[in-house]
Amino acid sequence: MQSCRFAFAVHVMAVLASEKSDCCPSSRLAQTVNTNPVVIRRLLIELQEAGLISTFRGPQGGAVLKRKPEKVTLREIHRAVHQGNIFGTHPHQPSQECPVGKRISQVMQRIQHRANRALERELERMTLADVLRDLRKG
Amino acid sequence: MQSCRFAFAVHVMAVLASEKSDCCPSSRLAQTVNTNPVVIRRLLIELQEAGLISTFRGPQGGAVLKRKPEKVTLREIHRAVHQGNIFGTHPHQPSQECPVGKRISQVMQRIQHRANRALERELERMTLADVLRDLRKG
DNA sequence: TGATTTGTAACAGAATTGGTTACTTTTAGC
DNA sequence: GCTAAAAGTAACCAATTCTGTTACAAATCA
Repeated sequence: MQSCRFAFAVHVMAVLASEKSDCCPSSRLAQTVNTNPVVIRRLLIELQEAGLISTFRGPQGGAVLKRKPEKVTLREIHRAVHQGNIFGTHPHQPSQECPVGKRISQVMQRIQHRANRALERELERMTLADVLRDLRKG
Repeated sequence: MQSCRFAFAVHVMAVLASEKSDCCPSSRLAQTVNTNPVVIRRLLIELQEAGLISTFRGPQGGAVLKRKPEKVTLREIHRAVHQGNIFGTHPHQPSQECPVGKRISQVMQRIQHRANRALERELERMTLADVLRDLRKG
């Protein structure tokens, strides 16, 4: 992967967490992330679908956290903006003649699963509150 | 990420491990992986630089494992074909005016580091010999 | 009603990726 | 030495993905 969406998402969530209770419009979030408001709004939709934030239209609209920072893990943020698998799979079916080719996909799937689990386990150990603390500590 | 290079690499290493002692040309590896020999040769160069295989030119040439399968971890294979980071970073520098923007990159780097470590720790627990065993078991 | 904000579609430009062709270099065996 | 086989390598293509951008519709508050 080489997508900055997770970095953007953590950034946005951290801003929302530090600006308690007030709605924050995509324009302001875009400014601190240094990107376009539409990029932020696309991200907000995913965070919303994951149940992490709410958004409101109209004047004084914007985004707010739905949960306290201590209750939001980085795993949830990651899952909101990334789909499952870390590694890619064979783009074409391997040779079914070769004993390795015949079974490699199954085996890779197990490896994939273990790797995903390990990553998620680690991300689950960090919350948005931890991020806020680290931001303050420098 | 969405690259199949790790899957290709594990596949290739598994074939080399099962065809003990004989050189395996890129054309044969390409057949079982179902891709082009040049794609395989590019991969072989990376595996070679990582010290996992040797290659030989000329007739009867090809690739061979340099180590026994029990001594090759999936972490080594992964590192051979992937560079470090799981997540991408902010493409443009975040706003230095915003307290979050000013420090988020540092914090993200720590998160990145922990995630990388967790992944590598898990991949280190699996060897090429384990892959061979799983391939036989089905 | 008007201003503000999200939602959304469409598209552009860049980067990455796997694949392909073609050529050079090395090497084993006759 | 010649020939065939193989890796190494450069150049390019097509597809995909990603961020960024413009533009507009839909909702909502004052």
